[in-house]
Amino acid sequence: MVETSQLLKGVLDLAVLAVLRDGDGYGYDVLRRLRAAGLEDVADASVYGTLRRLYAAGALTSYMQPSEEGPHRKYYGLNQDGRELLARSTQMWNHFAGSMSALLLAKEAA
Amino acid sequence: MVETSQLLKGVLDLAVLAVLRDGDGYGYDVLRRLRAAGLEDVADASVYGTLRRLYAAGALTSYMQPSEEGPHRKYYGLNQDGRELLARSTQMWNHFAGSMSALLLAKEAA
DNA sequence: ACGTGGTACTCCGCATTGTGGAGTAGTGTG
DNA sequence: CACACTACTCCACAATGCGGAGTACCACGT
Repeated sequence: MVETSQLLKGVLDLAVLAVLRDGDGYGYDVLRRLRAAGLEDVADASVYGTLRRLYAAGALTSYMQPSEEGPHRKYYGLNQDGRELLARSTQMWNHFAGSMSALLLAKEAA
Repeated sequence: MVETSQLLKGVLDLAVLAVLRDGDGYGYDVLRRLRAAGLEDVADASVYGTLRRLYAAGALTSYMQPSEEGPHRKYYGLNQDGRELLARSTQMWNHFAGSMSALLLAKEAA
């Protein structure tokens, strides 16, 4: 009940877009950046799935790049659609998070 | 993609608990209070479902009360478990929302 | 008398999406 | 050679919000 996995619903898209705004990244890297940002409970499969979904939706570009420290890496980056989606989603999040925070504080204000 | 219906996942429990903290309420009333608080897109079925779920989980008390303006009303109220759940969930939300907000602001800070 | 609209709730099936587990594969280390 | 870390894929599952249909009660207008 009110687990992080449920809180993530819908917001993971936004988090991934935000991370990619700061530079192209591949799945494993995006995962590490999200966890470093405070989203410790994100599962790897969720990130890979989200990247695939956003790519299929036309919000991301994608290209392979070999690595010297392991397997190939599939890089993703924001395109114009992705940046617009990020902007719209950020607004929605701000409205939503603002409403929630106000709701949680209401008692103290009274 | 990043619709409010997805943002609500998991958070609706918290929103309903917060609304009930300010006084017992019945489904239709909780719905109106949530919408007044800024969560305009909440569907009625979601609220009724959430109330039933929280009650089944032992976080709410429930009692019927007749109304003079329509059908009977099923009131719900927080019990001790509900208040504790609300406290824990609020902490989780604060951590989560804080991380997200920081993530969304990261670029401006750089 | 009848339809309409607001109130109040229930049930059903669906769609979305995050997750765990298993599997594949490359690299470096003890 | 086993193990750990990197890197990704696929699958079946579970949770949950939603739309739609249905029930019912009340008040108001015509």
